[in-house]
Amino acid sequence: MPKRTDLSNTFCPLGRSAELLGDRAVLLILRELFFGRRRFETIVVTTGLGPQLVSARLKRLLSEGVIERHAYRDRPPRHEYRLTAKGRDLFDVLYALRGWAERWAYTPGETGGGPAMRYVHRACGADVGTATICPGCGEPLRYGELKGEPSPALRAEQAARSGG
Amino acid sequence: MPKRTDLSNTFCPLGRSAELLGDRAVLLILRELFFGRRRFETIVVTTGLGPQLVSARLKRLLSEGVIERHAYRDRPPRHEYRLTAKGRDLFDVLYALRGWAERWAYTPGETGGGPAMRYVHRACGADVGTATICPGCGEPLRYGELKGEPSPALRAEQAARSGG
DNA sequence: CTTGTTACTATGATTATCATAGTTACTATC
DNA sequence: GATAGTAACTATGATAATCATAGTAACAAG
Repeated sequence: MPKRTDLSNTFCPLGRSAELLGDRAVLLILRELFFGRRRFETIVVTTGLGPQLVSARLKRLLSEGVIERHAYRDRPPRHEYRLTAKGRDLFDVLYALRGWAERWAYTPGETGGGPAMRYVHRACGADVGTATICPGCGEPLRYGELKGEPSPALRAEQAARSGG
Repeated sequence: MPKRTDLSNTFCPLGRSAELLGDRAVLLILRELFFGRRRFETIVVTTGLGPQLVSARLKRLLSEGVIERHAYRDRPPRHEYRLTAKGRDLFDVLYALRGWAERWAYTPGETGGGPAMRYVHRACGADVGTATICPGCGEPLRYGELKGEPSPALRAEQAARSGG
């Protein structure tokens, strides 16, 4: 393609977000990082993306300050990728994307009644559904305060991806 | 490219969302629709995308049931695009993207102190900042209950785009 | 000294996106 | 009634991004 118009210098906040987050690979990589999967190979396998794409997107995320490289072994040099504060603040975005899909992207019965991914508020134990405020205690939900549990179908899919 | 892996049939809700919303053009088009700009040419001009891309993305959004075509004149046949309930429910996603950018995507002083886009809760008149619960009255914020006001810089940019 | 692990980069085919121009079907103005 | 304008697209050719597959580099373990 010709050089596509760069929207990162627009004054519109959504335009700026779209430039980074309007990308399938970026969203998938962020999902893995939020789940605590920090290593290159793990991300390649769990997302199903090619190593070249993952490499390119990690570089972009690094340059945007959303993630940072952290050495976990010196010889041979190995590092993992962690979300920065700026990255962790994307939780609301990912949570909203997940909530919308839970409400609209499944055919009735496809998930066996419940959500594809169940979230429980650690503080009070309530199933939060797709709410942004805990239906149990009324507190706003933040990253780290939720415990995610994949449905059996999702768990099976994840296992298949890791194994094959 | 080779046929990229389709993730819409994954059981992961974020994977399903990413397939549709992990796309810069889709996000930009949705922004315009949320602002009430419903016509093809308007969307082409305000997003800065080419007509072919806009056409392709509108078709995808139609087939996903996120928008619908509505005739507003018969001779010659003219139609506009409107968000469906499924589309309007994406408000949380767009609002989260906007909030993140407001907090992280501007250099200090770039917006002249305030946000690039100011939102006011119609019900109580409070400036909501980037909150999901109104800081004035404590109510959760929903689409239609907010009044958006672009900053002077953003307003100038929008005018330049429409004019040139 | 062969196999395994981790984190990549290189290659070539294929497809998406871009800018620009053209099309269709009318309405409004001169 | 001929010309210009508007709205909503489609067609064309160049360029860039993405994919699957394979290969590299640096070490550890057996």
